[in-house]
Order: sequence, then structure tokens, then C-alpha cells
Amino acid sequence: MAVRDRLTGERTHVPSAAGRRSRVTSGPHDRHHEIIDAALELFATIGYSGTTMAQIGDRLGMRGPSLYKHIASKQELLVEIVTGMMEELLRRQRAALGEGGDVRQRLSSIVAVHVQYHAEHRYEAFVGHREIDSLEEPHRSHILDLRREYESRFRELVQEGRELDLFRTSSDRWSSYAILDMGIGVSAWYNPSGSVTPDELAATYAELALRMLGAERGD
Amino acid sequence: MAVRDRLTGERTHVPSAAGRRSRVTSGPHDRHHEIIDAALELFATIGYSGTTMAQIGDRLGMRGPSLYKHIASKQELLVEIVTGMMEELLRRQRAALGEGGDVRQRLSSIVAVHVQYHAEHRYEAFVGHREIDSLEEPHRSHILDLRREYESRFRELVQEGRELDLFRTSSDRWSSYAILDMGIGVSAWYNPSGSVTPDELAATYAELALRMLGAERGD
DNA sequence: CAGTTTGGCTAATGGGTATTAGCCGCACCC
DNA sequence: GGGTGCGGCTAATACCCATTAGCCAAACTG
Repeated sequence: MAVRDRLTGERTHVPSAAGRRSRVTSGPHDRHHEIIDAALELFATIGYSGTTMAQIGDRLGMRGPSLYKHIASKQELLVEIVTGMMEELLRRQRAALGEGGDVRQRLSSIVAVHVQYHAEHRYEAFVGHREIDSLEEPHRSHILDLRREYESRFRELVQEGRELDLFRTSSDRWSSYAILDMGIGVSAWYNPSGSVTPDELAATYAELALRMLGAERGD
Repeated sequence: MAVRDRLTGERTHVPSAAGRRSRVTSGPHDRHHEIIDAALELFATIGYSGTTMAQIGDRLGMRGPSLYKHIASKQELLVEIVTGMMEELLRRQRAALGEGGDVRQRLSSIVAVHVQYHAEHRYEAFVGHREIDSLEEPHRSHILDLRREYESRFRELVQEGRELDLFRTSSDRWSSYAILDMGIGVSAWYNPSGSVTPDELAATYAELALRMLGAERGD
């Protein structure tokens, strides 16, 4: 039965209260949110399954198991990140479309939103695309539904423009995929400390997209 | 010391020689190559770290450990897949450039090669891009070098065309990234049982790329 | 200031996985 | 037909990892 001494009370940790947090001056420091942020960076750089709970803890100066005082599971972190990103993307797309304008303007808007988000939130976007298969059901299906909805807006606009003879393109489908993919690519290479800002890039890409569709001078 | 009986010789396996392979009619069946193929499909669909040796073995009707009679490690499989893909891509790009032509023709050629490869070998391409971080050094660096070389050809051609006033584009860099990324995206969605062939898609994308660069009618 | 909650910690649990060791049938070779 | 090596197999090894259990100090609460 290997009785283990329960009396020495020898502690090896000595809490340390390591700097970094002064409850008084900065409030309760939403731990949940901090954990998501740390996880996001790690998922983006070394992948979901490559990231360990201990590594996430490290970023916050705590041990892996301690994270469970604030979150339910590693999977929950991924779900929050990915659904958060997809919902935000859709919200921005809807807002852009809500502003109206002719097809060219509307298409230009959603391309700009798409690119701007993928630059500004490159980690969320990168993880949102790369780790879809790491999501367990039913989350995976839910995200795929949202994604389909998001993508269909591009196809519909391209089609609308072609039917009005404003665009000349061989296939609505392939050209809308091309536009989507060139924007997604941004999340893989965009460097926020470089010299181009997300909205400059967005404007450039919107122009590239319109030219690709053969849209001539928008009045 | 807990002597374990070594004498019963009880076997639970009974080799089974399960159908599927007639040595006589089809030759020695390059196992190494078969393993790479099985691994490729699995890496592409469930990721490198998500794939187990047992799953790869399953595809060939054998157990995980048996694979080691033919290969050195799981990592070796990834290295062969990724370097093989990157070298083939470069080879095709060089061949395309070797055929000469004016800037528009050469750019169109390497875009077509790029897209055709990403459709025809979507699994290799997909793994080659997604799993670079799963490569251990020095392989990772080697692949990144090859990739830089591959990408720089696009940028150089765009620049050359712009200097000759054949293209009008705000930035060589962003537009060449856009072209690259839209081709890479193909490997994520292309469906070989769909109705478009890789070379049709390649031609479409080459046209989209030229239009995006503002290249007017190529004589 | 006693009681409770909060948020850390270490240790244990339960499972998975690449890889190695060692066994053996069978096809082939002389 | 006896030897040999190929290519399977199972068992063992040596990890790594998410999650749970149970402990405890300090902060908050009344």
C-alpha cells in the first residue's frame, strides 16, 4: 500500500507571485481572454496538435493544468477562435454589402473587407483556415456552413456583374475562388511591421480583383 | 524476476496472406513507393501529426511496425514528399521559362504550370505548403530556399513586364503574391472528378493573371 | 477575523504513438 | 533439400500529452 508521508508539508513551489500582475492597478485581467490570445499565437505558429497546454501556460507564467481553472478544454479554445473569426468575417461582409452601390462597388468592398481582415487578423484567419479539420463535430460542420455562405457572396456578385455585362470572365466560379484564395494567402505572409498597412493592401487587392474580372473603369 | 513462459509458442496471427497481391503477375510492388502514396493521401486529409504509422500500414494491409522494413521514419516520408514536390515544381517552371517568348507569354506559361501542377498534384501541393513546419531542420530551410527561388521568378517577370510598360500594376510584390496564392488555393479545392481538367483551369488562370496585371491583348 | 472562493500548484491517470527487438514463415538459390 | 534473407508479425520501450484529483495560500466577504 506504500504509505506516502503526508506530514512533512515540504513545498517545492513557493508561489512566487511572479511580477507581471498587480491586481490593484489593472483589474482582474480576463484570464480566459489572455489564454485565447496565447493559444491563438501558438496555434498559428506551430499548429493546433503541435501546441501543448504547457506551452500555452508558459506564455502566461503558469502551468498547463492551471489553465483548466479558466477554460474547459483545448478544443474549446480552438472552437472559440475559429467561430469568432468566421462570425466576425461574415459580420464585416454584411456591413460592407449593406452600404450598397453598383456591383463593382459592392464587389470592391467585400474584397477590401476580406483582405483587410486577413491582414489585420492574420493569426485568426490563418488558424481559421488551416485548422478546420482539427475541429470536432458539430463545430466543423457549423464552420463549413458559415464559410460556404461567406464564399457564395463572392460568386453571386461576380455572376451579377457578368449578367449586367460589367464583367467579362469565363467562369464565375473559378474567378471568385481566385479572388478568395488570393486574399486568404495574405494571412500567410502579411507582416504587420512591414511598410504596407492593411487598408492600403485591401485597396490594392480590390483593384487587382476588379481588373481580373475585366471590369473597366468604374465611372 | 517474474519468469515469463517462453515455451507455449502460441501464435495468434496465422499470416493470412490476404488476397490483394499476386507476386507472380505483378512483380515486386515497390513497397517504398506504395507507402509514400498512402502517406501522402493521409497527410493531405488528416495532417502529418494527425496521421499514425498504423493508419498508413492499414492502407497497405500491414501493421505499423512493418513499415520500418521499407522506410526509416515517418519524417523521412514527409521529407520525400515535400522535396519531391518542390523539385518537380521548379523543374517544370524552368522548362516553361526555357521555351522563351515575350514577357506576357512567359508569365502566362509559369502561371499555367503553377496552376496545372496544383490541380494535378493537389495532395503533394497541399502537403507541401501546409506541412512545411512539420519538417525538421535542415529540410525545412532547404524547402524554404527552393520556395523563395520559385516565387522570385514570378516577381521578376512581373517587374520586367512593368518596366517594359506591358503591365500596369501598383506593386510587383503584391501582385505576384496574389498570383501565387490563387494558384496555391487550387490545391485546396480542386476536385479531379469534377468537369474541368487541370489544363483548362491552367489556361483560365493564366488569363486571369494577365488581366490582373493589366496586360492588354497579347498581340 | 472566520469562512469562502479563487486560482495557482504537484501528482496521478489514462491513453496514444513512433520506434526497436526479436520471432518466424516462406520464397528463392544452390 | 538446407540455407538465407525478405517482409510480415507481436511485444516491449520510451516517450509525450490532455485532463482530473486533491492540496493550499492569498484575497475577498460578512
